[in-house]
Amino acid sequence: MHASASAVNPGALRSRLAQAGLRATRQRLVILESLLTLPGHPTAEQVHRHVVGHSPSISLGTVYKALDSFVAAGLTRRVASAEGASRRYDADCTEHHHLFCTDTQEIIDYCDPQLDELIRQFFAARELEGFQPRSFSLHVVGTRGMK
Amino acid sequence: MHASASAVNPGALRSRLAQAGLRATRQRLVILESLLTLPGHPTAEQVHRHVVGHSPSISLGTVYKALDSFVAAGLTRRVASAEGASRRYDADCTEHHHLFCTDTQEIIDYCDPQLDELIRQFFAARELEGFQPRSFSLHVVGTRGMK
DNA sequence: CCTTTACTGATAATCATTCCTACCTAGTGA
DNA sequence: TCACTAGGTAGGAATGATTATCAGTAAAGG
Repeated sequence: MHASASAVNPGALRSRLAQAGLRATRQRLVILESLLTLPGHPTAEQVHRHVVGHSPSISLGTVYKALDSFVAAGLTRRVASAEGASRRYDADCTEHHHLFCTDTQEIIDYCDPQLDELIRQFFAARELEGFQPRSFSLHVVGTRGMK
Repeated sequence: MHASASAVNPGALRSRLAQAGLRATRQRLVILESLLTLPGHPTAEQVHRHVVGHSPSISLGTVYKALDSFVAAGLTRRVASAEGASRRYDADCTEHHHLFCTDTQEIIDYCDPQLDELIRQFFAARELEGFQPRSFSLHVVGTRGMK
C-alpha cells in the first residue's frame, strides 16, 4: 500500500470521476491513469501513445474528448506554453509553477508554498483596481545547468 | 511629439530592425507597426488582418515569418496561453505579467517593478538546484469586478 | 433487466502553422 | 549610380493539431 499506488488504483480513479460527475468508462480510467503516470506535461498525442499500450482500440479523438471533459470538470488543467505547437495537460490541479528550460524545451513542475504565500500576500496588500485574483502561476524561463 | 508617436514612426521602426540585424523591408515595417499598435496580444491572423489594410498584398505566410524573425531577434515575444488554439505575440519585451479574466477571456498586461524585484530576490535567495532562471512571468487568473 | 443518455470510434472537416519555389529587393561596394 | 547577391516575399500546397459528425455502445439508475 504505497501512496503512489493508491492514486492510480481503479477504485480511486472511479471515485475521482464520480466526484467530477463523469461516467467511469474503461477509456477514461485508462486515460486518467496515463495522465497521472506520465512524467511532465504530456500532449494528447503522448497520452494516446501510452494508452494504446493497454487498450489498442482507443482512438485519438476519444483522448481529446476525455481530456476536454477532465479540464471542464476541474480534474485536469491545460498548461500554458508559448513554445511548441501542441497543447499540454497536467493532472495536478494543486497550485504550482513551471520552470521552462530553453535548451531542452522541458517543462519542470515547481512547487513552493513559501513562494505561493509571498505572491498571495503581495496581491492582498496591493489591491488591484478592478481585478479579483483567484490563482497564480509563475512561469520561469531559464536553462538547466550549474549556476 | 508624443512618446506614443515616436515608437511607430518609420525611422524608429527602421532602427529597431537594424539593431536586431534584420532587413527593414516594407512588409516588416508594416507588421512591426501593427504589432505595436494593436491592443493586447494579437495572433498572427489578427496582425495579418490589420496589415492588409495598409498593404493588401502581404501574405499570411509573410506575417508568420516576420513574427518568427522578430521573436528570434528578441524584438517580440510569444505569450504563453493555455486557452485558445493559436499563438499570441507581444511587442513589449520588457518584463511584465498577465492577468487573465475567466469571465471575458481577456488578457490584461500587468507591469509592476516591485513585484519583479520581489520574485527576483526570492529566486536569488533560493538557489534552485540545477536551474538558472532568466526571466519570470506571472499568470494571474481571476475575474474583473469589485472586490 | 431495461431504459436512458452520455460516451466511443471512425472518418471527415477545420484551423493554425510550416514548407516550397520562383521571383524580388534592401543593402553593399565598385 | 549601378549591379550583385543574400536574404525576403507571395502564393499555394502540405503538414499537424484539434474539433465535429454520427451511428453504434455501454454506464448508471430504477
